[in-house]
Amino acid sequence: MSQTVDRALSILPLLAEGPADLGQVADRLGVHKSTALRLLRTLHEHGLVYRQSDQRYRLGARLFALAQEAMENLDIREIAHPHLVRLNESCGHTVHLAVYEEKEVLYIDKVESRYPVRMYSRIGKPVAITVAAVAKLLLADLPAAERRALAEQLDYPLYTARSIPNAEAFLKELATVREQGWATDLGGHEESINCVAAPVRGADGRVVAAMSVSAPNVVVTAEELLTLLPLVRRTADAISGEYSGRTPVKGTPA
Amino acid sequence: MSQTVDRALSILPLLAEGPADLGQVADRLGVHKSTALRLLRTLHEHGLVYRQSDQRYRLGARLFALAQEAMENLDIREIAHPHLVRLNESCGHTVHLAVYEEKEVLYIDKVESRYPVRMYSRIGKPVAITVAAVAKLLLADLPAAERRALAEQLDYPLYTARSIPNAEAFLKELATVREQGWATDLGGHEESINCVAAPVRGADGRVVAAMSVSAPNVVVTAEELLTLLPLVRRTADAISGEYSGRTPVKGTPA
DNA sequence: CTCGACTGTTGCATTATGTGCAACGGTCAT
DNA sequence: ATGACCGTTGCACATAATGCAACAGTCGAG
Repeated sequence: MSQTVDRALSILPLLAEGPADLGQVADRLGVHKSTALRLLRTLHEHGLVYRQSDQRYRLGARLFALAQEAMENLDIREIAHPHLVRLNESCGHTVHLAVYEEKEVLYIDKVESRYPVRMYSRIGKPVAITVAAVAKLLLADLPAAERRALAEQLDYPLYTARSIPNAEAFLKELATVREQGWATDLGGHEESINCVAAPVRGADGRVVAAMSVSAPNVVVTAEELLTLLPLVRRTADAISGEYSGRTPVKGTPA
Repeated sequence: MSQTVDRALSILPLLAEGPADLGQVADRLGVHKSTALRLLRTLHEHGLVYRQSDQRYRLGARLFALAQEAMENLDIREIAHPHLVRLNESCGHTVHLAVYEEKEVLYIDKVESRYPVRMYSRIGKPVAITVAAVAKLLLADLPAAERRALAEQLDYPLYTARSIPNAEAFLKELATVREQGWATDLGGHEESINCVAAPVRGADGRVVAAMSVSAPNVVVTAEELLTLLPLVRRTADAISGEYSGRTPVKGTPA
């Protein structure tokens, strides 16, 4: 809609791939060097872009700070956090909180396992959308048309033999998840890692977030992990209650 | 330099404070609603801004993804990570890696403590620059003029009784740190938490990053933590060697 | 149920604004 | 010393962003 801003913003994903010099940026934007220079300067003034010692540009520090701040201001996250911690204390495994936004699912909070073997994940990182238990819950709640459309434009990478292979299987799985109100991922992303997940709902019943407990096979079997399902669901419901204002928050008297 | 981009980017920190509607954005930018709308639309197309169900805008998911990607592409981080993990395995405490950029110090990597009592910190979050051990190392390496200028424009919050109170004390501390080549923070940020830190240097000897080991009093005393100093320094030196290309990286034959 | 106030949205004329060009200056390798 | 290369600046031109005013949709009050 706004050409100048559009061009400037296009620089960011470009730099995310790795540092680049002025010429490279200008080329990939299809503009004159001087134009690229001015755009980069403006980005630089706002701290979004950093000029390293070899004169090349890369993404800047303020980007991290912004992402941080934004995350900390998410109210679901704030409300959910103590519940996640408590859940982690009682079961010991890794606990995740995730939201759906613009065709992506991302982790917005995480409490690390107390066991030495941990799974790799990072707050802010997009989730493997076709297999993760939290993603299933979030997508299962989308309007049918949107869900179908999204399912069809997704890629279905075969992380493991148990990964969901195509749109058809995925939609079927989403229907099941939608029906039962919880989801699992049994080795669909990493061969040895299983997850159980439950939805957090807003006052209108829509799923606003999803939380999961993950653990590797070497710590507990899938069956053992499944015994945690009631606890996970209870925790998610507690968060839902607080988020939708049904449960009064202690320390905030009316 | 570029007015349009400048305005558009000014929206981001504004939204980081919390969601805002069109009118508020327009007001705070000092522009007409229609221009604010167009700017927001462009930001939206790039995924930097998200429109929540109540029509208000907040920062979008791609921001996180960008920050993530940028972080993972930092070569210091990539090189350092295995060393940090190894250090954590041998001492058990929280290990941090931080860099300086544009008057801020931020954590770019972290390995969590194996002890149940942990300190709060988050990757990407700006560090308490006046007290953190890693910050001291990074600032101590700045050119004298820049160091002095920065020290004088900083705030000196009194987190604890042992926090550094003013520019004068800070510059003196930086001089010491510069001299000795390592730094500590003994309860200057959180009363019960101590840190030992060492610098990572590039081929030219300049400090490119700093790493630290942190632990609460309840786990080890400050004296005990200090016995780890040689180990921390050796780890930092190992990273320096690899980063500056002196140590060949295994698996990457010449 | 109607009215009015408010917020977001669109089309358009004005001109401020961003653009490409060409020329300059510095750095590095030959 | 020389030339090629990259970043930088000033300027004339026209594109592209701006503010205006009018429209549409939503909500709450009377």
